[in-house]
Amino acid sequence: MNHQELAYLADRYRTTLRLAVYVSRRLDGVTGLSTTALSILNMVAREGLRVGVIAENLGVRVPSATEQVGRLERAGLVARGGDPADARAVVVRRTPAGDAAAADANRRRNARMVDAFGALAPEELEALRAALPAMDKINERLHAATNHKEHIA
Amino acid sequence: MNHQELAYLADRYRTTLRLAVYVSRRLDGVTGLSTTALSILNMVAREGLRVGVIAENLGVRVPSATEQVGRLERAGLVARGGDPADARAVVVRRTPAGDAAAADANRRRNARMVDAFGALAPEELEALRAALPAMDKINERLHAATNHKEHIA
DNA sequence: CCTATGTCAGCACGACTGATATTC
DNA sequence: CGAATATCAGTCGTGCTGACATAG
Repeated sequence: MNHQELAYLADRYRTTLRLAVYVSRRLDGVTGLSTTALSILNMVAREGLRVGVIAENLGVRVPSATEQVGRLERAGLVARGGDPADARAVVVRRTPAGDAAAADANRRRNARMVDAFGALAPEELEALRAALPAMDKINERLHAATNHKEHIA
Repeated sequence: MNHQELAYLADRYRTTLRLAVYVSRRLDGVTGLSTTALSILNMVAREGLRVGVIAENLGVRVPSATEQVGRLERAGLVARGGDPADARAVVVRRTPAGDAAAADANRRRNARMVDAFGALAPEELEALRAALPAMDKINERLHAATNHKEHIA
């Protein structure tokens, strides 16, 4: 693929992603949980994660993660705990209510998505599945490239 | 693909999209234009579009589009004009400065994306290209399914 | 008179930076 | 004492609903 084709593909992909963002936002309305909140619930299964790790996984700064965790805590879906090995750390764990809420939200959102898959031919579904590893790599690469701007500048 | 495989694919795809959202946000920092602002600039080439159409294309409500247009207008990148055929309508057109800003932002963002493509093997790039039509169909389908909730309820 | 279009006002959410405890 | 972890305070961007003026 030459450079011009790559640039075209970049443009096409950007456009598609933008629309997907809005669609993703619409999915939020289906459940009471935002995409971000559900992501946190999904990553902090019972074993628990530190706030900093949550922020890193989400791709946001630590204070943003703190606020999300606070919101989930107020809703009774997670609990904050200390790390015996490091008193600075805060470990976030899911409560039983959080387990239930996460399972329900995942089920509903997946159902919506599966319904949307109904618009696709079998080979299109296969194409989608085949593209996921590439998309993940792009996500990683762009995340790494832009995450530490201030450290460079 | 059976139902279980579809549900798994739905989950995988949702996760990938969520990460892409954060990546997209990071791209905003590269230029002075947000993804939304650039989308508007790209769709209102010289001929001009009505605010309602912009909202529809973006997948947002009209007041949200109004605000974005106002912001772009204050920045001197678009101009509001009237429609001779319908005095209620407001037609948004790009200014020469808007042309330049859009071209620059597109160039920068595409360059970033092409750089990220460097992480991919040729067959992965091909897989990405092959999946775009499917993703577009999913976007349309989910948009249609969730856009008019209130009219049904 | 009713509908359509756009704007305004007010609200909510979620990100960010900068400043601060607290602990390693 | 300097670095790391999390939180708090304040700000900004961007979406939404509801109310409104104006025009078809």
